[in-house]
Amino acid sequence: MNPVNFFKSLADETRLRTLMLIEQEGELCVCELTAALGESQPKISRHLAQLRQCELLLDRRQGLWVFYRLNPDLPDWARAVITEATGANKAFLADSLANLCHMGERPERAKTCC
Amino acid sequence: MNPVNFFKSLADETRLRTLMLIEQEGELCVCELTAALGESQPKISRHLAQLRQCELLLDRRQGLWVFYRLNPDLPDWARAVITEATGANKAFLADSLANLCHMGERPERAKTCC
DNA sequence: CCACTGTATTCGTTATTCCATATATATGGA
DNA sequence: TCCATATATATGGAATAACGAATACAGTGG
Repeated sequence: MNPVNFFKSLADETRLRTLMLIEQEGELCVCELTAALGESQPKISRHLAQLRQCELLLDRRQGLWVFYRLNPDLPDWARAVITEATGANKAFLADSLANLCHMGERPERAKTCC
Repeated sequence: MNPVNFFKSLADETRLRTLMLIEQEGELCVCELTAALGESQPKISRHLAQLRQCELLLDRRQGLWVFYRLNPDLPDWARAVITEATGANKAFLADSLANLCHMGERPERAKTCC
């Protein structure tokens, strides 16, 4: 994990919010992220593909949905950076998190909600 | 300190190396950075200007030299990210650090060398 | 004042990143 | 099989970022 590429992955609003939301929620699917961020599905999908490609995220398909989670094999320092940034920037994430909570029809599965 | 802008500042090889070197050395002048990174003076200077502008770095002039250091007022999380990344990526920094140590004619001033 | 060294900035070009739109693929159910 | 839903990718253009070369500025010493 080249540190420059790692920081490039965090250097975009859509990707950073995505990573932070997933950090908080554990696992989210594309439609949840689309609703939370208020962005188009292709836009979300493209950024997810990028995060998957540099192995920050892993995906798993469950029926129609594809769920994304942080790669547990991330180097410690990288995960620490994400955790640190998430914990210290609640305000940055507040709106997205609110959108997520008020979203109707979230895919059924066991999950901790806010 | 918007987290996206912060990570954008780290998302470039020249800037990231610069920040990490300064983190390790405490304070470095432009000519030292130029030698350590093996890059042109205008290139270094432009990136330093950018880091100064988003208040990651502070500068101080001493005679002909301008020394840059980390802004002590950085939010804790931001400094923690820089420290974490520096500590965990010694290999990434090794060449630059070696260049710095072998550089002749470093500006005279009290400083801890490697 | 002049010349010299170290640093900063400007200009024009190239490279990279991001996006919207359209289209393709995958899964589950009728 | 056909359709609907969820997600992924391709394409072309716009915006942004980075660069080299040249030049300007600042401080020092003659």
